[in-house]
Amino acid sequence: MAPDRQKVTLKDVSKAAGLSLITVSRALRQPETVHADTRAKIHRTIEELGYVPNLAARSLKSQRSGMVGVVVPVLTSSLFADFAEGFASVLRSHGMQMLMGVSERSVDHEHEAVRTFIARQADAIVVTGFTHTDACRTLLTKFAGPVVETWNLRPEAVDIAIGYSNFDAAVDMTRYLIGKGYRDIALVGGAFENNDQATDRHAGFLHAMRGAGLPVRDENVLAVPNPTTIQSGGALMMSLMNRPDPPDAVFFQAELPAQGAMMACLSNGIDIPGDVAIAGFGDLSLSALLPVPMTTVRIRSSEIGRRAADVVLARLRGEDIDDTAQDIGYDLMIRKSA
Amino acid sequence: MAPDRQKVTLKDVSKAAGLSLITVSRALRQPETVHADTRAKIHRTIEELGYVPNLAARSLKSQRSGMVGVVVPVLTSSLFADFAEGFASVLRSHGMQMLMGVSERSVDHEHEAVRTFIARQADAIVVTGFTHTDACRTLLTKFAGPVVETWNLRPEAVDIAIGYSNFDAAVDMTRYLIGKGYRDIALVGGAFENNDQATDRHAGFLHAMRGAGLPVRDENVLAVPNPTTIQSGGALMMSLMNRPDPPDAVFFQAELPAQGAMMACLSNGIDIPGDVAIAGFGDLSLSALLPVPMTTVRIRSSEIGRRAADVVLARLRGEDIDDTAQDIGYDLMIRKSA
DNA sequence: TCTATGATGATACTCGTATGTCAATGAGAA
DNA sequence: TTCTCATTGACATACGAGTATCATCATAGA
Repeated sequence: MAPDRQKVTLKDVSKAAGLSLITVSRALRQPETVHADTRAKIHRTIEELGYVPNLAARSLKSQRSGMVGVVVPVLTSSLFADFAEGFASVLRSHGMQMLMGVSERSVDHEHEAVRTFIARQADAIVVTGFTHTDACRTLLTKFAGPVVETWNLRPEAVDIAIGYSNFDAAVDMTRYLIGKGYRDIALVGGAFENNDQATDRHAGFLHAMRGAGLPVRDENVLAVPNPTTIQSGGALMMSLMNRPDPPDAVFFQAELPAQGAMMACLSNGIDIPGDVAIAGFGDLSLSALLPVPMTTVRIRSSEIGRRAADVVLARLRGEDIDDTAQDIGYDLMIRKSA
Repeated sequence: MAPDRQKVTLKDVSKAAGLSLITVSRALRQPETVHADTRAKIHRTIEELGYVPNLAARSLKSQRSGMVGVVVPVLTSSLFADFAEGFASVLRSHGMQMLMGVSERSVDHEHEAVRTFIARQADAIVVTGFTHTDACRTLLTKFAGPVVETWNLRPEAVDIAIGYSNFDAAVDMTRYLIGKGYRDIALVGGAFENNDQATDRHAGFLHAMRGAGLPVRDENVLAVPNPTTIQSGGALMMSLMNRPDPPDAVFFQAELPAQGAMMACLSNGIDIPGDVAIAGFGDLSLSALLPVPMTTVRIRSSEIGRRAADVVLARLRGEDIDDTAQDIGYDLMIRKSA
């Protein structure tokens, strides 16, 4: 069989079935108005011809695309991958698809992705974080469908916010460390620019330290470059520990560098939490299984994704959402490393 | 400013600019045929109105969507995430987008995703593996654009294959283990059904063992359920080691279970590679940093993605591809665990 | 025989972008 | 003055799915 590489349209189906275009259209849209035998014949023909409806044409006519755009900073973090998978699986169970954009933590890339979503007639838009270019914020504000900002909670939401308080999470962990008797605590964050989550965690840390009357040395607030990696955490940890006055605890705002730091300590005979305590943020599946299980903040990534999808679907059904800010929460996972 | 939630069309732009629709259209499509002043005015108006072109309409007319569909088994494996990111970044640099489908290793989900790609007028389709439902294979064969099957090499490719030989990789690693003196080698795979990669690795292992005249005990060929996790690997490893006659080496066909197995051994005082050797497959970034660095097969995930994108773009430009099967290769990473 | 009902068809139009074929205008060159 | 060319416009049409508005035909029941 020579593969026929032509697109098959509804019209082709109607011709092949010896029926009119409208009858075929009706058989698909209002099946009850078409005789069962005719319907069967039509479906047989569709099968034979391998007809696949053109959703571009459908969405042009119906003003609905069945797609939701989602921007994530990276795909190679299992947190965002879990988030995206949770989101996509709920969408799929409702016959909708996910358009994905990866911003690499650049607001310009995010803006570009949002523009594309709008151009492609996405029914809803989901972004990570609250930091956008002005133009992007304008696009989102003007956008006709639901807009969800995730992974944080902030008063300045465009439409709907679904996440957790990065500030509170950092405060809680810092207070736990203080309560454990640590005094000289270092903070290792991701880069702060264009990242409200990192900014809020940073602020939460400072708030808790000040509240306890503890000083924060400037040289104890550090950043690893994006994307955060295991390697960078290890290197930074060793440079910290090789100082004349190393901190007694290090609070990592990202999980991979925390894991790398622990590996580096283990390889270099530094005892955890004896010589120095380590706390992470994110709780990857490996963290609990490390030789010294990691004390960290668990983020309910998948639930953020699923909840965001639920809210989007509800809004698209026309339901009113009373909670335009939904707090998913987080868990302090107290283990051995701090 | 009350957000105007109407869609702005080209017509709206033409009215606002006091020009005809065709002139505006020409300004965007054949700019050189329109006076510079007029063009400037049009672009100003577009800016003011926040016009975003409707790509559904454009692709209906132009028969080109600017999207490529990609199916991955899971997103939460950094191998496939790297692959997807590599693919997407090349696409983006050429002004195209990626439509993503997650199959969860189900051929039916894959079929569904491919159908959707076709319905959405994807310009090309990329899938992982060579295992499809008959109907899906028919869809791919009939599809007008380029089709790329990745992550393996097989003679029965629909169109283009880009990957590496899973069979050869398994043979090489097995021969390495045999060469190191291991004789009673266990194989722990992912589930085999609908997974040509797992099947080929399995075959490669058996081939190498037979070639060396070594027996393979039935109870030494095991599978962890999908999705493969760190936890399942640890549990399975302990059940293996608690047997009266444990193997002297275990070859994991997936990296997470291998990592889990190593963690479990370390926690239970089993020496690696003294008591038992462990080899993995995939080489995640953590593998080299484990207390006992993992001997494993490195897969060039990101390169598979980028190369696939290059080939797709070349074909869409109308170039002929002479290599319809491109071998990206793999690396044996010999470290401490075996 | 008349009418109600069910099933199907013909025609025209929409959605937003894009193009092909003329036509009209004005400015500058021959 | 006449010709040419650059610029813009008018009109028709395409893309594929889908709807609105009649129209047509056959059959069953009154």
